[in-house]
Amino acid sequence: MTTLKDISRRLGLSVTQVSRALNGHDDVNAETRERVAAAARAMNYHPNMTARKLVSGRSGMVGLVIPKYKGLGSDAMFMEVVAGLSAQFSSREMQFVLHIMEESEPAIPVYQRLVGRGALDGFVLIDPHNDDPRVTFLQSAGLPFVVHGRPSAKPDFPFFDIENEKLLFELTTYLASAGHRRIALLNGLVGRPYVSHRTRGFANACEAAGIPPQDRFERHGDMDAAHGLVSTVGLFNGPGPRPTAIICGNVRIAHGVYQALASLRLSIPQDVSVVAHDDHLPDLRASAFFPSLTVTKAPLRESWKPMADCLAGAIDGLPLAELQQIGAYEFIARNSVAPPAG
Amino acid sequence: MTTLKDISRRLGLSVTQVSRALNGHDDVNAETRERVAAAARAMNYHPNMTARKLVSGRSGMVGLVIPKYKGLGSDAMFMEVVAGLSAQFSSREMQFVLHIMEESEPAIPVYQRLVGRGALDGFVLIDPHNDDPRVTFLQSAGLPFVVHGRPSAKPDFPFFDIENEKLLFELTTYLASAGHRRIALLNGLVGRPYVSHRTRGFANACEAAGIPPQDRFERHGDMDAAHGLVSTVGLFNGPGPRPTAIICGNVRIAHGVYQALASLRLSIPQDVSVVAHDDHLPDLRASAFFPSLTVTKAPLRESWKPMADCLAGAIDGLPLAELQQIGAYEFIARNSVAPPAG
DNA sequence: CTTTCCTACCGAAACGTTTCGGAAAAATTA
DNA sequence: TAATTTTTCCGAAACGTTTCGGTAGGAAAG
Repeated sequence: MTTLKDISRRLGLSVTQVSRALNGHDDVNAETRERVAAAARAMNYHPNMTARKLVSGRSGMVGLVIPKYKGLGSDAMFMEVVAGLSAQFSSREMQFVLHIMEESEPAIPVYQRLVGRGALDGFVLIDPHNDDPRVTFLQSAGLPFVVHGRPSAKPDFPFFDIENEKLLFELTTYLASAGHRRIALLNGLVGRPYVSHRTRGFANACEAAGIPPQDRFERHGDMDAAHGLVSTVGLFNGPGPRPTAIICGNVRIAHGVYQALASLRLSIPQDVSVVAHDDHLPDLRASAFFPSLTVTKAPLRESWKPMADCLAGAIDGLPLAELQQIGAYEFIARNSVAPPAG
Repeated sequence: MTTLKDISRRLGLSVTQVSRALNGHDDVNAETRERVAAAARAMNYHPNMTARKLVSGRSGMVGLVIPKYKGLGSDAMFMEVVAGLSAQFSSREMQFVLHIMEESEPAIPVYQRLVGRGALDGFVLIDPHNDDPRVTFLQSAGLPFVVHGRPSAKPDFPFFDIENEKLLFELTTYLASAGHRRIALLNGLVGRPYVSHRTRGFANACEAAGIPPQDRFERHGDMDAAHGLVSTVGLFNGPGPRPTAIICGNVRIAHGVYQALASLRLSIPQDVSVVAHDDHLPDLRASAFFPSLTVTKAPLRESWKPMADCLAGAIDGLPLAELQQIGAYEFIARNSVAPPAG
């Protein structure tokens, strides 16, 4: 492998000057710079990252730490995350290291090991819990990281998030202005920040529309079709009043809701209106639902670039203000909403 | 961050001796070794990987390079691969780097970039084609790698594979000895080594059972349910003789076959027998089919450990004989096979 | 003509580790 | 006692890069 020394010998220059030439420093003659560049190209020189890391103290690697669990290999969401982040970091010449922890291994020591050895420069955190201990640890250790979501009220760390509260306010208001007074929200598991944000948006919109608490229905569960199926059946089979509209946390839940309503012989939107938030995952398209599904759309796919930007920025020590990004979303009215039946 | 120098100062030893003590060399006093170990623990010492790499010339990282394609994020097979390999390498303190190439970017320069910079020690190659150019390149460049499969007739490189030929011989013979004379094989895409191996096993078994070429049906396609569905319909709707038994390249194909046969009002195993090879992916269980599916089973999940072993061995320069491993499989007779109808 | 200031370069140190060659002290052998 | 081996240690070099401090030589300024 060609080294700086090889080039310097060939050109009769010092290693120092070759290094400076290649790195674009300004105290090197234009003609020399050219000669060096040419020689480097001719000798197929590539800087040795390891050596560079040793002196810079940086490794050029970032990590994503994930606990191993059954079904990890078939979790579409996880795949989307890994594929997206990996592509982003690959394209900026950073190494993306995926570390799968043993099931139920405590996370903090893993992070400690990974940075203690000088291996990783920073981390991506996905699916944080409220007041996530990993955030606390990374912050107290002064390690660069970026979170997908906002796991605390006043986040003083880099994150990328979408406006979950506003988004749910909009969906709820849309249903309310179509005349719905009894609305169900099929939300994610409590403890996740986006879940509480959505609950808040929902509640605020209900408040504004004059919908009393007893006419609001909220169910928590995994963000999958089973949740949609089971919760819908529960809502419509129980005693007491039924909702006339359902808001789904994602399209997968909506898929379950559609199945359940079909089984219950309730039609959309005549009997029940359905809306959802759409992460725009490739395996389930809201527009292909029948009837097509009204959604707020914020492609998960579009979060990886800002996430990578934020992490790279955090490592470079950019000010916090530039490292807290909010993604856009879009409201798309389709055919799954109608005024409630007489 | 604590360094060897810190420990040596504290203990009044030389850096050399501390290093040797920690690395278990034999020319260090037992009592000294203890003192060093204790100090290292007390001072929370972790060796700096970067420095170690610089002197050893190794990076401790291995890579998997995958072209980006639509649907990558929802490819269960890919997920299984990534999760499995990552877990294996994580547990042996190696960094697993996932590099997603741009769509249709040529692969060789990517590999060159990754090793030229001294970043990666070796590669895992997945889903090789026959006479895969990546294999040719890595081999000519003298880079350590391990292949999942055997992309050439006499492989002179590390690989892990299962006995696809034998496996298909066994499935075919099983059907033949149940009395079947017209057998279909729903295979993968031509150009993949495992596909040709399976074709060969199928042909040999047919030969042995005296089944003439015109009574063998082979269809190639993606290893998914759609292939099973479409091919089955094609086989049974066309003119000419129909098969009485179908061999599926994997359980996903079998899933499509079951659907197609149900639509065609053909029952399993009375009208048509079905067998498959089972990679034992978590999302589709052969035992849960109705009727339960007879298979040769070789869990894909069990290939990641030997793969990681082989790559680590290749990097350590172990002899080739130890780096070519064949995985076991199991034949499981269930309820999807019966003698052919009158 | 001296002084100051660029420009273009270089030597040496530093990053943290491993390893090579040696060497003092202790133990064994002759 | 002298010669040899074993045990236990150490200094220095090496890995390839960046960076700190310095220094010739020439141009500009006084």
